[in-house]
Amino acid sequence: MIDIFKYTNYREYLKACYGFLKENNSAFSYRYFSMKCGYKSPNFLKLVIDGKRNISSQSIEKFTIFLKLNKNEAKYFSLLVEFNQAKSSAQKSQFAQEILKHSTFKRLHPLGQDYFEYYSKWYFVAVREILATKQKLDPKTISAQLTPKVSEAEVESAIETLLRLGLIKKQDNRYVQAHQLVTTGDEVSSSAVAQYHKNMLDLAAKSIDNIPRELRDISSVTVSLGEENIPRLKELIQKFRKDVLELSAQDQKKLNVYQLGIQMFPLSQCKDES
DNA sequence: AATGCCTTACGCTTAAGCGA
DNA sequence: TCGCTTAAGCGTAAGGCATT
Repeated sequence: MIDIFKYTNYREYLKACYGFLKENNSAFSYRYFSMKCGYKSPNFLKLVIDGKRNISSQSIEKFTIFLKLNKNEAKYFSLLVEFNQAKSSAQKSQFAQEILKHSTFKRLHPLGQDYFEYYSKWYFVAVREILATKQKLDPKTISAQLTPKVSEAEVESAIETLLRLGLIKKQDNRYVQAHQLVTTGDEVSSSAVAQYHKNMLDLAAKSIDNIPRELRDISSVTVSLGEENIPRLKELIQKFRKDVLELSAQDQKKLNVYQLGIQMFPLSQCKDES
């Protein structure tokens, strides 16, 4: 049978189960599944797999019984469903943390918790970036330099996590950036990215009051566009980000760490009816 | 009005049935 | 045994109704 703990998305897990059952038993079908579980709709499983239907807590039980999951697996399955179907990012993050705490998950994804922290806390990225400036740095000085204030203990903990993730390394008695690619990781850990963005937007808002005007640039434009120009707009944003990274890469006298955020979202919602 | 859950309908493939 | 017909079963799409 398929090992559920290899999955962080219950729909993908169900898809794998479907494939496995189908391969091993030609009589298995979406219809058979519905019949066994007491659904009158023959394609319910397919709709769920395709993400077109969510499942209720009652259905969770039907599924786990059909799949013959033991208590531990059923609990994990239930968490995956709740995580996947969570309405808000706060809910999502809560279920993500429960999944990360699950002992079997932990064994299979030892860095899951580390990735989650890296994604969710704004200063992890800042700490890593500050190490690229040409200064002698220890947790104490890093803590003193970061605004808003981050405690020495938090910096130390961040450094330990970054070391485990291979994002920094120790060299000549100081920490330097390691060019380990940040893999997108699993869906659960990366759900924390939403929290990261919220944190950063919050810092951006506060910077209006706390940071002198000459050290920041807060600006925006409001425009109207047709749908066909949205991909073009995204390209422009992407290119701009790339240019900024290039500028930083060529800078020989890095002194401070800056955050540059770009937001684009609709202020109106009108469907194209032409 | 939109969403979510479920049923009904459609068109295709496969397998069973049957006469020659 | 062969070849055709037909029914059953499949995946997918659309429809419908209650709830929000």
